[in-house]
This record gives sequence, structure tokens and C-alpha cells, in this order.
Amino acid sequence: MSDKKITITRTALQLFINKGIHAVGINEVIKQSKVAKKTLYHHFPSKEVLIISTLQYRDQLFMQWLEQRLLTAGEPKLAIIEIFHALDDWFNSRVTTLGNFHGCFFINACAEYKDPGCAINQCCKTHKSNVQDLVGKYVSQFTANADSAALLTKQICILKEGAITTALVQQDLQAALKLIEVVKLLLRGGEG
Amino acid sequence: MSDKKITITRTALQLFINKGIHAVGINEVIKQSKVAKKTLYHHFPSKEVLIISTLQYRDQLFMQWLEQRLLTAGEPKLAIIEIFHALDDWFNSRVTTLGNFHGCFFINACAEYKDPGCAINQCCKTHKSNVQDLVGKYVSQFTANADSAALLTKQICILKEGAITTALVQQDLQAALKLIEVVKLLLRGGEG
DNA sequence: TATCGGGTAGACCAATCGGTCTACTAATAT
DNA sequence: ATATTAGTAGACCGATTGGTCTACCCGATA
Repeated sequence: MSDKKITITRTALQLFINKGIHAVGINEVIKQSKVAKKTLYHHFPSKEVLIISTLQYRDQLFMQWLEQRLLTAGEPKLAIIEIFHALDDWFNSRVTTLGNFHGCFFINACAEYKDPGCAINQCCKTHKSNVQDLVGKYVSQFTANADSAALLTKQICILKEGAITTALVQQDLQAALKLIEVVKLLLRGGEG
Repeated sequence: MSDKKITITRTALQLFINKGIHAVGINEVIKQSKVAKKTLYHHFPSKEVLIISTLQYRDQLFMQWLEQRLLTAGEPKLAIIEIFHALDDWFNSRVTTLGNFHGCFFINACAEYKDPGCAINQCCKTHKSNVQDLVGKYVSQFTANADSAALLTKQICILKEGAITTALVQQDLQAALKLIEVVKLLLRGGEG
């Protein structure tokens, strides 16, 4: 990817995250990017493609961050708990690579682009699927039965979504921490 | 409220829910409402006020529905479980008064209007607060300690948000059902 | 009978939307 | 030397945005 293309993607991502996608026009993107309109349309055929580019870029950023965080935990069960400590850092804007917390970009994008068939919506589903797969990798390490592992993975992911949404809407920045005991309960249940 | 005002509010609500708020223009609202533009601006001084009207109307609809559902459960703990059966009905579009499921209108509105100080955002917070208070009423019936009750209430609400978000983004319409065992675990934990 | 509020249809407003295009510059590759 | 590519600034396009306004209609009330 060219330098300009990355710059535009990063700037657009920041604007979309801060204000929402529909609320940000192409003119604002080029102004903030300090780039000519033709340059933007040279790299991206349409706003939709630019949006998809920002979604993919954010997906990379987020996944790399989360993968690293989970690696630091020694045991797989601790990694699951670490997810919620990581979320807590994110909510409280302590993760520089993710920027200030404005909710999950993918959830917010889904709220604006609801057609399940459209490319933007599918990008969001892909991201959530990526996260779920990562969580599943750890869960399957201590859950023999495949069905139980799938269910537990899903449950943990739903808790995660709840924390994110609550942190955004209610501005409850402690939402992730409040779930840690619930997660521990779930993990204990998984043993016996 | 005048007939026309209710009609406009209802039509706008439906459009906003289906397509998102920014994606729907005033012209589309008046066209669908079969109402003159002047009539709309006679009842609502601006689009923002119309949006707030739809939020308040939806809050009423939702709260009345949920309150009724929880009344049918005999015991308070069963009422908590009933929440997730109710959510399941909602997700699968079996609740006529709520219409087809397109996620939570308030979460989606927050995704579009992020400024915590703006009236729209505050309406969303108010709604979530209303729901939380309702849940809290039931939780406090079987949880003596006020702090424990508050925490448990919050945890249950976070689970609920997770189910809604997962149902929307991942299109997992069974999200609420997958949490029922988790809720039971939580309720059991509350006893001992 | 006169007035007035709620209603109609739709012209009109400035501003903005996503997107195209011209004209020009600078660097690179054949 | 020439052609191509990536870049600049910004005029321009038709469509749409939220919102105002004129002109008219209808029913109720004083």
C-alpha cells in the first residue's frame, strides 16, 4: 500500500471512529488527510471501498493487539481472564494503538449499515469471527468436548460484546471488570 | 399528542430502525408518513427533536412490553431468566409490538450520536437506565445486600447487552438462549 | 360571518453530499 | 526523449440535505 493510501485510511478511520461513518463526508477526509480529492479517488473508487479499507485496517490493529495481550498470560484459562483486563485497558483509553475509546468500530458500523448482504456489514461479521476464533483457540485447550468448547467460547464472546456496549452507551468504563467474577464462575463450571 | 404527530413519530421510528438515523432524510419521512413538510415542521422544530420523539416512543413501547413479560414469571429469580426468553422472542421477531429485529434502537443511535452531552445520546442512556432499574427491582427481592444486588443487576444487564449486540452483528438469533445457563449460574452464586 | 389553527402540495433556499474533471507539476521507467 | 504514474488545487456536476415559505383548503369557534 502506498504511503498516501495508508495516510488516508488512517485519517478516515479516526474520523469514522470519532463521529460515525455517515456523519463524515469525503471532503472532511481529504481536508484532514491534506490530500487532493483526486488522490483519494485514485486509491479508492468510492467511499464504500474506503470504509472497507478502514475496517480491515482496524481489524489488523485490534487482532494484533489482542493476540499479543493473550500471549502474556501463562495458562489458557488465565488468557480468557486476561481478555477482560485488556478490554478494561481499552475502555479507559490506556491502549495507545487503539486510541481513545469510542465503542467498537465494527458494532457501530453495523448499526449504520444493517443490510446483512452488504460488504461493510460482512466485514464486521468477519472481524467478530476472527476474535471468536482467537478466543476459541484458548478455550479448546482446556475443554475436551468440542461442543462445550464452542458454547463456552460463544458465551465469553457475548460477555465481551456486552462489556463493550455497556462501556459505550452507559459510559460505564468498569464494565469489563464487573464481568471478571462471572467469567471465573464460567471457567470453574467448565471444569466440573 | 395529535394524530399526525403520532403518525410521523411512528413512521420515522420505523425508518430509523430499518435504515439508521443519518441514512433517513426528512423528505423520506414525510413521503412515508403521507404528510406535508410543513406539518412535520409544525410538530417538530427540527430533525433532532423528531429523533428524540422516536427514542421516547420506543422507550415506552419497550418498557411496557418488558414489564408485562416479567410480570408473568412467578418468582423474582424466574423473572430474571424470563428476560432472556423475552430477548429470544424479540431477536426472532416474535414480538409484534417491537417489530422485526434490527438491534437495539438505542445502542444504534449511540453509535451515530457519540457526543455524551447531546440530547440524543442522553435519551439512550436514560432508556438503559430504565431497563436497569426494572431488573434491579427483581434482583433486590432475593439479594439482601444492596451492593451485591447492584453488582448482580449490572452483570445481568451487561449480559443482556451482549446478547443484543451479538444477535445484531453476528446474526446469532440464539444469543439470548446461550446465556440462560450463565444466568442460572449467576443466580445460584447469589444464593451462596 | 370572520377568524384562526391544522392541514395540503410543493417551490425554494443555501449547504453539503459523493464523485468527475481540467490543468498543471514532478518523478520515474522505458 | 518520451510516456506513464502519482500527486496538487479546486472548479464543477446532479442529487440530496435540513429547513423555510407561499398559497390555498377546511372545520371549528367567537
